[in-house]
Amino acid sequence: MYFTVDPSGGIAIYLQIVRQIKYAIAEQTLRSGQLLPSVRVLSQQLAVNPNTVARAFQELQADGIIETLRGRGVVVCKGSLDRCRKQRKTMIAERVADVLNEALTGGLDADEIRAIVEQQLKSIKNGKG
Amino acid sequence: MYFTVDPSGGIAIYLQIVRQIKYAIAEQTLRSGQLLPSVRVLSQQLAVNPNTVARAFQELQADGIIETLRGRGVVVCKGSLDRCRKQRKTMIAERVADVLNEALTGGLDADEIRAIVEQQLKSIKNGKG
Amino acid sequence: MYFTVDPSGGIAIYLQIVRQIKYAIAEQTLRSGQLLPSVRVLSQQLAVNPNTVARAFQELQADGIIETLRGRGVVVCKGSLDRCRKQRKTMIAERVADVLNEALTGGLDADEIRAIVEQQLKSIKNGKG
Amino acid sequence: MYFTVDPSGGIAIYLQIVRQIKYAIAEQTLRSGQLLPSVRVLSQQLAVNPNTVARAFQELQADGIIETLRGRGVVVCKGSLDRCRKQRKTMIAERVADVLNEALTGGLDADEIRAIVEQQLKSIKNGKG
DNA sequence: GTGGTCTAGACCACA
DNA sequence: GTGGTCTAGACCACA
Repeated sequence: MYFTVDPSGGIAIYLQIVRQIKYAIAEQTLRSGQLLPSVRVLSQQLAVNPNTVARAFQELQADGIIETLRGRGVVVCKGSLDRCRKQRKTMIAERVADVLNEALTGGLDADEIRAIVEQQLKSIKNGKG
Repeated sequence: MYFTVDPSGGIAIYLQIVRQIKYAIAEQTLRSGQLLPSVRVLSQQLAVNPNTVARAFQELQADGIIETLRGRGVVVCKGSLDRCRKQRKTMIAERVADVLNEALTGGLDADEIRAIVEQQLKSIKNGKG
Repeated sequence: MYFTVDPSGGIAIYLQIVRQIKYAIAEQTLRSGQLLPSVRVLSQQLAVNPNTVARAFQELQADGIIETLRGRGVVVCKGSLDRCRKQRKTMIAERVADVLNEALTGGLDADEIRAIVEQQLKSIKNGKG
Repeated sequence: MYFTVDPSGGIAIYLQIVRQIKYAIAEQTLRSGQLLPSVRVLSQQLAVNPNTVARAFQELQADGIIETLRGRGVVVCKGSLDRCRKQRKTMIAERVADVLNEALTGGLDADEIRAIVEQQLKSIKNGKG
């Protein structure tokens, strides 16, 4: 599980962490019952203050995704796989809609957008491969 | 020129305004030499504090996109059309890349993403038509 | 609206604030649409760190009781009166149940408990009158 | 002696244990000179870490309620019956006062409170019977 | 002025 | 070791 965070101010760091943990659960990189990396470990890994990670955990707990075992750590709740999968789909669709909306408003047409999508899909793939 | 702004906190409002003005210039809805709506007018139209609009204008001026003419208002600079077109493409491509990256990292594959893109393109078109 | 807070560690301060604000709404000391005292003011009044008050506001916002107006402050949401009245009743009944349970477990019988209740009701009334 | 503990975070677990032992002494379930269950046994019974029980014993010892006999275990001190009875009454009266205070501050009147008390007394009785 | 976020660092209860 | 809470204080976007 390798989380990364972009502190440049676009989106609050703790929300980025929330999202990535949800994705990791959706991906089954994190499974129900499994312990999450501790606040301290995760905060070091992300070069972020422990409070910021704790805040992310708070949110996830309020959302019923994770659960705290006193003194032992934080685990993924039972039904979280399904919920995270649904949320992931919604979150991504929303962001896609935003960007497309902006692109269309900004004067690009559907084909130009498709071209950008394909180009980016390719470059990301290559960046990885 | 009808700008809209989403105050929900994702992106700073003044940056949304900056972006939309650049788009308007790229689209030639705003042309070189043309007067922009005044801070006051635009702030009312967007239901936003005048300071926020002023902040956006500062940014655009620092970027050489617009220029203040004493006593007359704010106008689009000469070379802005080209610059805004380039920036628009870059900005959108960047955001598309971001979203796609997130979607891929989040465990969706290229086809799932294309499906979402098409679905959103359709729904946006319908929402408008 | 005079809130007080007991920092002795029994219950987290931010939860005490949450509770008192809910009570104030239930009492209509705070009404829908009304601005709450600002984080800074309230933190001074309670001799507590602003972050602690902010944390309480977070909780209330997550619970849909209050709403943030950017740059202006925090207001009570529309349906909050009813919700807070219900919650107040539940919260108090729970705490009463806890105490009674403890008292019964601790070896007091129902009449001894009633006696204590009446005695305290009287002494509180006198303390106030 | 059957202790129970509520780990939900309202009150520290070790304090709950302290209180229950005092109650057990007041009830003469535990008598002067009698051996308490060992830290190990009690921690298993309560599904709690031994350190937490040990911490409770520390408190009771500091308060002169119990005493460690080397090699034999922990016993109830001589004068503890009286002291625990007094403390029990005080503790319960205090907690009742707290709750009533909160209820009155929260806008309920004496009769509403009595109603809740009676309702809870009944439901607890039924829960047990 | 308003709230939101973040850092740095402390102390606590619990395992 | 674990997370929870709190303080002190900074910077940001917004009104």
